Amino acid sequence: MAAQSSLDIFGSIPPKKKEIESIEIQEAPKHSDLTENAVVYPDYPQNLPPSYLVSVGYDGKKAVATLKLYEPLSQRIYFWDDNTGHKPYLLTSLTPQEVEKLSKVTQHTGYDHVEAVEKYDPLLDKKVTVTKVVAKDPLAIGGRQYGCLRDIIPEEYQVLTGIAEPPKVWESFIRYYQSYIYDNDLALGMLYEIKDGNLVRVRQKSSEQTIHQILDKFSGVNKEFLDAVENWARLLESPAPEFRRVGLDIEVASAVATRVPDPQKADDPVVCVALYGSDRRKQLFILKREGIAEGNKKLPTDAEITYFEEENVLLQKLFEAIMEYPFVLTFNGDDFDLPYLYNRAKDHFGFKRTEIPIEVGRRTCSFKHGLHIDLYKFFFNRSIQIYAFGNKYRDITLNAIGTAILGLPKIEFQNPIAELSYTELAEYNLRDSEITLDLTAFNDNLVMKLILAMSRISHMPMEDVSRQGVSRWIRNFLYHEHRRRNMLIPNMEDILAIKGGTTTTAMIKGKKYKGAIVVDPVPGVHFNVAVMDFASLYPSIIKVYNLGYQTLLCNHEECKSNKVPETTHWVCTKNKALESLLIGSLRDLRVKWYKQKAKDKTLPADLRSWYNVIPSALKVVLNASYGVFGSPAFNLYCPPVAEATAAYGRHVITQTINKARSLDIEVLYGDTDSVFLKKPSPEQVEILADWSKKNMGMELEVEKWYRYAVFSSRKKNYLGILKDGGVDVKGMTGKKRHIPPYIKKAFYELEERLEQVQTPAEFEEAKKEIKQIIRDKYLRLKQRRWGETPDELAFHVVLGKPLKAYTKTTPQHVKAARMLEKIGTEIKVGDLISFVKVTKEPRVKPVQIATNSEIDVDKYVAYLQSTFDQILDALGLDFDEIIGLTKLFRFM
DNA sequence: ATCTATGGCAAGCCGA
DNA sequence: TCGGCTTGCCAT
Repeated sequence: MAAQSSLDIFGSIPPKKKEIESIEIQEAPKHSDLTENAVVYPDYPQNLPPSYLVSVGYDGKKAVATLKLYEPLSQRIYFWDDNTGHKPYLLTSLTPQEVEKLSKVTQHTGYDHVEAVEKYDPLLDKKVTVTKVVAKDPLAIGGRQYGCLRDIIPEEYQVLTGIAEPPKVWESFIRYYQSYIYDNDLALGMLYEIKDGNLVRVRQKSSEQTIHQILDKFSGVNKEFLDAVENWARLLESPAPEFRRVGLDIEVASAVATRVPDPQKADDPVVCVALYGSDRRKQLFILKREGIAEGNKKLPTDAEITYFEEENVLLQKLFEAIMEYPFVLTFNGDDFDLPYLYNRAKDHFGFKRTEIPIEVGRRTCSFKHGLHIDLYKFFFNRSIQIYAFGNKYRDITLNAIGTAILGLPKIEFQNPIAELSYTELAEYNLRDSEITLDLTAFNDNLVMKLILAMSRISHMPMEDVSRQGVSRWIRNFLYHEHRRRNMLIPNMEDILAIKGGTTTTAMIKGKKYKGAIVVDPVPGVHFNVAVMDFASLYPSIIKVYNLGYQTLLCNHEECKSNKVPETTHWVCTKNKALESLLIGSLRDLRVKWYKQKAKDKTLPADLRSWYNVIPSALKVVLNASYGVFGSPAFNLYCPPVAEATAAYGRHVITQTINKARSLDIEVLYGDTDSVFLKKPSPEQVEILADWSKKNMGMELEVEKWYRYAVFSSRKKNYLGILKDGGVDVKGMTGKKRHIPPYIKKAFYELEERLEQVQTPAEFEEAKKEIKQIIRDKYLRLKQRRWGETPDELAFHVVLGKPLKAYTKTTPQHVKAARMLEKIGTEIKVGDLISFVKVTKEPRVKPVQIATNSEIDVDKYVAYLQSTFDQILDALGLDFDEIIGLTKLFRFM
């Protein structure tokens, strides 16, 4: 929770310069050369050496669950179909006899049979007998097209009996392949063998040894917790394979330059396709067209370039080439490249479904032969954005992410695609496919490993993990554990009916409950500051205080006295909550093992790289593990759990602050999980940490020492100079992304100067120079010397909603966006709007069409002032005085 | 087209 | 003119 360096997963990224020489042109193949049916059918081996289970799906034709296994030596995907006869089902509170009386159920084409099963109901804390209604295929359970059993059962029962209260139906919204994974306790991303047609889990000797070492660190904890740690450790200690894969990108020449090609219609030709392999093989498929010039762009000598006279041949050859790769990467392939290729091949060239390796779903596209990972969805994920990549990229575009992470921008050109020369188009196309591949390859294949690790944690196929958010990940491992323990998975409304709402009042209007405490800072400059924080505060609280939907407001009288501070909630003292167990053990594993391992420089390179990935993956999951309980999008939504977590958080930090004060330590500031202590002695720090562990079971540690810290009276707004150099700047306007570069740079100069200061005595000299910096920036503004164009003065604000949705107010960036729209620019949600402040109404203008003479200089001076005031207050300086002096000088 | 939470600041809009 | 509200960005 504390702002640890979220960039720790970035190593140095080697710059890529390509050898550029001549083009090799192969002869265009003829359509008659191709075989009738180019798609090679997958293998279903009876025996298979250890292979990674990467995907589980459902084959509608065969009506079985079907698995994809990646064999790391041949680097191929093999298939295995279920041979256990597992079938889809739902659970209901009706008895088997009652269900059998429902004719619409028993006569449903998908109905198979009913059976009574015993389950543990975690909400009632008792064993219950429920009825399992088994179906022949998943559509019978929850299909939309015809009536499905989960709807029919309650409807028909009510019609038949006239009873107002409908019978309960459980677990009917779980996707079938997920249910299959749970019931067979499958470990996605782990090694399996096929032996005589059967699927067998492989245990690796090497990781078993490490697991022993890990468990040694957990002496004294109870068996249940130790088992949970061991399960996680086994999943996370298994090494990652090399993923053979290819980046795919297509170019379509639209007849009308400004029109975005429609993947449903696929009316325009596919004129170029690039494949960029993890083996660095580069393939270009180019369509010959009338009147297109060769152009003079130099392509890499090792690029394999093929020109095609006929588009259908191009598509067929492309499909064959794609099938060589078990993993295919795209950027927005779900919504564009793959449906486009599919519809183009099918509707315009009469390909049969069996001749196209692509399967188009409602929201996603997949491959028959392997896996499709759409990186747009992965990088769109907010948690990935923030916790794995430290907010390094902001727009979710190939260009923005490629530039931010790889330093590899897209190639720019002026003309529409239809008018580019062959080589221009090919160069552009190839670069896109290269960026796509490299987004998964940089830093020793970090992204592939991250997806693999998340797949193991969540028990989800890699394809799903890359597309879905944290709430799905967390839901899935909790569901999995429910099934493993034969627990009934509750419906959300059942949880809410029993656990009700929240009892605290949020500070912010419209929020559901009260959150964290932020301590008022002590303004000024403070030397020698220790920042202590709780490692993973909220996950620790969930662990230590046994929080979960089962344990909050449980149905035992004797637990009611175990109150959560500041609330009327109580927590169970008899049973352990699953969330507490799973999140708690994962948290401990991160803190006690992976944090150290990430720092260990003696490990071999491949292991170090893996030990870099795992803490990032855990960070993403743990950071989200509290928030999901307060989100209705989470299937185990339980506001009291979120509320209790926050309440214990306030309790823990308040106690800590009180204890620090009783030890005569001045507390300068604190936010949620941290306390900033003025000049504490090493002994004081140790006493506080020991006290925390002993009295609250919470691990409090010194996270960093500041040589000095600067606070104004603002919360979430400070600057700290680290003992060993380096500056933390938090929340200051001068660092915010929307602020003009001119002001940002000025702020950066100030920051650099402050970093030099070692002692209080050195401050005086620094202050003089800071005044000089400010004077200089001020004068340059007044004298309009910021550059040839107003670019340096542009604000950059993201459009949070469609333009039409701004009805209550019209913020400045919206005004600018509307001006852009008027001159023919397409404006969408998420676009970054750049504008400057001008003197004439409406006071703003898009930077693209603004000139220097229009700039409202005084507005910028005011900005400069408010930005610097956040620091100057604490330094005892005054902006007006600083520039007032200047005025005097100029006057003289 | 999809979604972990609450707390806090700055700026600007807009109606009383 | 003032103060509440909207918006975006950030801290944790």
